[in-house]
Parts: sequence; C-alpha cells; structure tokens
Amino acid sequence: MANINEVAEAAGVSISTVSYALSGKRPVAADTRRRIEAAVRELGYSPNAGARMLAGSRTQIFALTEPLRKDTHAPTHMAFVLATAVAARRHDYDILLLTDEQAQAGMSRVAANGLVDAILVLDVAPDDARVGLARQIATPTVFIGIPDDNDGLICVDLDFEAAAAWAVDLLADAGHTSIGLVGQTETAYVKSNFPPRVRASVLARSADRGVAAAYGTTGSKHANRQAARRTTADLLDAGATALVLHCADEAHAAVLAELSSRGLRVPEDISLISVGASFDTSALPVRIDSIPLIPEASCDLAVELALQTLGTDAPEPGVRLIAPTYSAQGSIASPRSSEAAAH
Amino acid sequence: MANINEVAEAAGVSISTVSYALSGKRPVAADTRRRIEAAVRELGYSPNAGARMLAGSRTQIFALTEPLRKDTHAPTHMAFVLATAVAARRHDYDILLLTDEQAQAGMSRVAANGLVDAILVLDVAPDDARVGLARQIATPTVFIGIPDDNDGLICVDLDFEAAAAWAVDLLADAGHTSIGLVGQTETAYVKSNFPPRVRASVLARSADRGVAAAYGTTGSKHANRQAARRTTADLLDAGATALVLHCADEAHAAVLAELSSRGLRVPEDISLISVGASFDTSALPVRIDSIPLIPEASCDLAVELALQTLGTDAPEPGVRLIAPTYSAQGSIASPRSSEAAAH
DNA sequence: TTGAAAGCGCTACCAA
DNA sequence: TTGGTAGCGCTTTCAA
Repeated sequence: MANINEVAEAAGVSISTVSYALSGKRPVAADTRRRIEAAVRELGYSPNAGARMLAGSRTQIFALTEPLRKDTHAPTHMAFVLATAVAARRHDYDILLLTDEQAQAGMSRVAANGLVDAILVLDVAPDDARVGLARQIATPTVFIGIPDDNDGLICVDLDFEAAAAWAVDLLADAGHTSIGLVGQTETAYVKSNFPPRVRASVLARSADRGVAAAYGTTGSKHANRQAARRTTADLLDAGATALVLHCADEAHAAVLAELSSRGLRVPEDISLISVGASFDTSALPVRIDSIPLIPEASCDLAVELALQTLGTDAPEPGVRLIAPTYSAQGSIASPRSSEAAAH
Repeated sequence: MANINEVAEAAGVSISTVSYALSGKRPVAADTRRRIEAAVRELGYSPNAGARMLAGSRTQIFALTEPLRKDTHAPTHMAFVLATAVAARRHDYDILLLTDEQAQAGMSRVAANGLVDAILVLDVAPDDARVGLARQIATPTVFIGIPDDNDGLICVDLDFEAAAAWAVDLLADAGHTSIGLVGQTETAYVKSNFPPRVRASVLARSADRGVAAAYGTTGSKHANRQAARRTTADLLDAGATALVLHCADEAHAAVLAELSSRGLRVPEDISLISVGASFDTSALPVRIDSIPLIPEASCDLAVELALQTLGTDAPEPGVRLIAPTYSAQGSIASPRSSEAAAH
C-alpha cells in the first residue's frame, strides 16, 4: 500500500499538493493534477483510512444499529439495510453493523471511540432503549422509524397514518361500508413502531367516514399462513367487502388463497388494497392496489440528514414523514350490490 | 471525548503507562492501574479508533461482503450476518458491511485503504468473482462457502456432501429403495455453491446404496409454495417412499401440506429428513429429522481463521469442512410393506 | 499555484 | 515498574 509520500515523490510535488489535488479543496494546476493522478493510478494509491480519521474530522463511516430480533421480517429488514448501504456509498460512506444483542453497547462504543460520524437506527421499537442513548451521546443519530418518545430526535419514516387513511378513503369512495384490516403479527404491534400507527389510522379514518372496520393479525411471532387465512375468513364472515392488507408477503398470498377457495373474485366480489408493503406486490398471482413502503425513500433521506448533521447548519430535530404514493392495479371496485343491500 | 493525555494527567502517569495499562502489553503496578482505571471511568475515555488504526497494526474491523441478490433467502442470510457479527464482537472486532452491487469495488477499496484487517465473504457463488480479487489483494480473506475454484483460498463450510450422504444412508438403512430430493430454487443451483453439492452427493450416495433417487426444485427464483407442492407430488407419484428436504422454510411447510392433503402420515407412510436447514425445523407442524446448517459453526470458525491470518502463524490455505450433526425426531421409518412390495 | 510543517491520538521502542 | 518520544499517514494552516 503506497502512501501519500510516494505519490508526491512520483509526481514531483509536495504531499500537501497531493492531498489537495485529491480532495479538491484547493485549486491545483491542470498538469500538476494530471501528474498526480497518473502517480495515484500507477501506485494504486488510496488514502489510509486511519490516518484520515485521525487528521481529518470525518471517518466516512456510519453505524447502523439493528437489534435483529428473532421475529424481525428478514426480507424487509434486508431491504432497509441494503437501501441504507447504497445511499451511504453514494456519499462515500461505509456502513458499520451494530447487531449486538446490546445494540446499545455498540452505540456507546462507537460514539466514544469516534469510529463513526453518525448513527442510523433501524427496527425502531415504540419504547426503544436507543432513544435514551441517542440523547446522551455526542454522535448524531437518525432514527428510521418513530419511537413513541421522539422529542428532540431526528426521525424519518413513511407517513403510515396518511397511507392508511388514504387506503380507507379509496375504499370508502368506492362505496364500501364495511372493511377489514389484515394486520401484522401480534408481536409486531408491541415490538415495532409502525403497525400500531397503521391500525389506529385505519380505525380512525373508518370512523370518520362512517365505515365499519375490523382487524385481525396474521400470526403470533411469525407471519403464518393459517393465521392469515383464518383472519381473512373472520373478516369476510363479519361482512367486510374490502380488505386493507398490512402484512407480510406470505400473508398476502394466504389472503388470496382464502378468497380463491371461497370463489371470490378481485375486485368484483371483494376489493383489496395493500398498505406498507416493502416487497414486490406485482409478483403475487393477483394485482393489488398498493401504497407501498419504499425503503429507499426513508433510507436516502436518513442518510441525507445524517450528512447534514455533520455540516454547518444542522437539521432541526423532528419527525420527517414521507408522503405515501399510490399505485392503482384495479383491485378496488364498488361492493356488489347484493352485498351492499345486505347491510 | 477525552483523550489519552487527559487520562494520563488525571492519573498522574505518562501516556505510555496508560496505553500499557489498557492493552496489558506491559505489567503495571496494581495501584497505578487502579488510578488509571478510575480516570478512564471518570472521563469516559475510549481510545480513538482512528489513532489506533494509524499507530497500531490493527483496525479491529472485518469487512463482510455480501452481494445481496434479489433471490437470496433473507432469513438464512440474516442468520449468517448475525452469527458473524456476534463472533467478531467476541474478539473485539466490528463488521463493516460491503453490500455494493459491486461488492468487488468495496473489497478493493477497503483492502487499499487499510480500513479492515480481514475480509469475510458470504453468499459465495460457484464462479464467484471475489475469488480472483481475494488472490490479488493483500488483505486476508476467508470464504464462508466454497467456490468451484478455491485453490489457495481459505474456505469454511458445512460438509454438505457428508450431510447429504448421511441423510441417504439413514433412509437406505431404514430400507427405502426409492427416495426424492426436494431441492432449492433453480437459481440457487446456479448462483450458490452448496445446492449443487447436496444434490450431487444425494445422487451419488443413492447410486452407491442401490437406491433410486429423483429430485425437483421449489421455484425458479424464490421458493414458492406451488412449486414445492408440485415437486413433492411428482416425487411421490414417481414412487418415492422418503424425501430429503433441502429447501426453504416455506417449502418444508408446503411439502407437509401436500403430504397431509394426500393423507400420508410421517413416518408411517413416508419418511422425511431435512438437510442443511438454517431455520428452526422444530417450529414446523411435524417433527422432522434434521442435519442442519448451523451458521454459528461456520461463522465462528471463519472469524477464528481471520484472526489467525493476522497472527504469526498464518493458517494453511484450504477448505475446512464442518462435520454435520444429526438430530433424530422420529420422521424416518421403514417403508410401508405394501409400497415396498410394489417395487 | 505550491510547499513546509504542525498536529490529530495513539502504539511501541528505547531508556532509566 | 515507569517515562520520553518517534513515528503512523494524513489534513490544513501559514507562508511564499
């Protein structure tokens, strides 16, 4: 591994000129720059990471804390990790993984030893222990998700409330007066921050619109086919003419299986809309209208905010909600008149 | 963030004594050590990561490269990442995530700038491009998985061949003469290194034992319920009295569903054994004998080897195979005599 | 437009 | 048992 001295020598300039040529923080004559670039290429030079951390004020590393509970939905989680890593790399940042059972110990450690410039928090629980830590440490911290107590924190998330309300509005506008929410696992409503938000918003907006709304879960810890079918059956039996799906991939499939086994067609007999799905709903056997959760949107913004905290004008603390987007796929129609008449 | 000078001053010693007291690389008088430790605690001191990298010869960071293809099985993948992180932390190492589409660019980068002490390679393809890179760079690299061309590399993996052969032996010993392999997705046989190894070993050992063996896949890119059931049906129709399952969680469930819909009991009517499962097979509705893939075993060893490459006696290049373990759950029995007679 | 040189905070060698 | 100090390789200020 060549160092800056060798590059300087090879290019016949001083090391400061090499440094400036590479950082662009000072103008460098065109042909000087060329000689330096040639030397860099030739020697395969890459500035030593440790030395940059020490001399500069940046480590070019973000920590990503993720508790990785047994019940986390792995595919969604992976999508967020990937989106974060990609966003970070776009700004020349690397991601350090903090997956300790004690994600907290990791946070304290990297905050204390200056390994990272900022910390990104994934998989946020309503009563997340990392909230308190974030307030104590000096390292800027950005939450991807919204804890209950978020005072003074920087948080980013999809506007799940708006997404859920939008879904209800679409169904109400189509004439539905009784809907069901096929929700997440029971654990998710306790351990995760957004399922309760969706549920509350669906119920609240339904009430506003004079729509009867019921809901059910899709498993205790892991999304499970049987539970999803049972919940679907229950909601249908209770008279729902439309379903809001806020559940895992497999649960979507299970809902469709239950409908199909009852001979119910989408959207003629039953309307569907998926809310907050982070997977590709178009891979399902039936096209479903969707107001998706787009990890890239949240993660890009989170990284952007993390970078801003390092600059001169730090961003205001507060919650940034990402406006939901709606993709119509023809899975919503008016309720069958016979059904409608039945109520 | 306090630095070593402040600690030294507070403890009334020189900075070298502080350094040695913390690293333990030189004996320090008991009460001197106590004063230093008190100062450290009081000031919340933690040695600056950048400075340690620069001055010392270790960064205390391992890179973990993972392509994260769309078709990776997320839960398995997460288990490996977690196991690696935990193993690394046990040795005071952090994990830097390299998930670029160009995991290769990342490898070159961290090798060039000295950010990490070693690189761990996950999700190894038979013709993995990272093999060539690993040979070029100076940073020690450990593969968790076995590429076709592994000459001179350090590789760690479950002995899938032995696991598959063991499974066949168990079935053959029980008297089965016709078995089926419910395999992975079609993509997995191309993009991943171990599915072909399992398949080849099942077929080879079956031939050795005079057992007829057929196999099928469980989806094209993603494990899929329909494909799994169809494959199961095909294998049963072809006369298999026992199935070797080397497939995803959901596919296991789908196999059981197909058996159940045919009224086949395990093990009375059909014997089952799962090979290379990284999930908890005991969560399935039916207990299944298992020769599991234990991420912790591979990752612990990989980390161990990575550490050794940094020491004085570097480990020999070569493939380290982890001996499989077998957990009997009563899902294997002799084939029904009527069935046996039918052949 | 460029160069010289002072650190950044630590490790580890050399002395005492 | 301890202290002094020379770097590690870079960034950035000050001079030219």
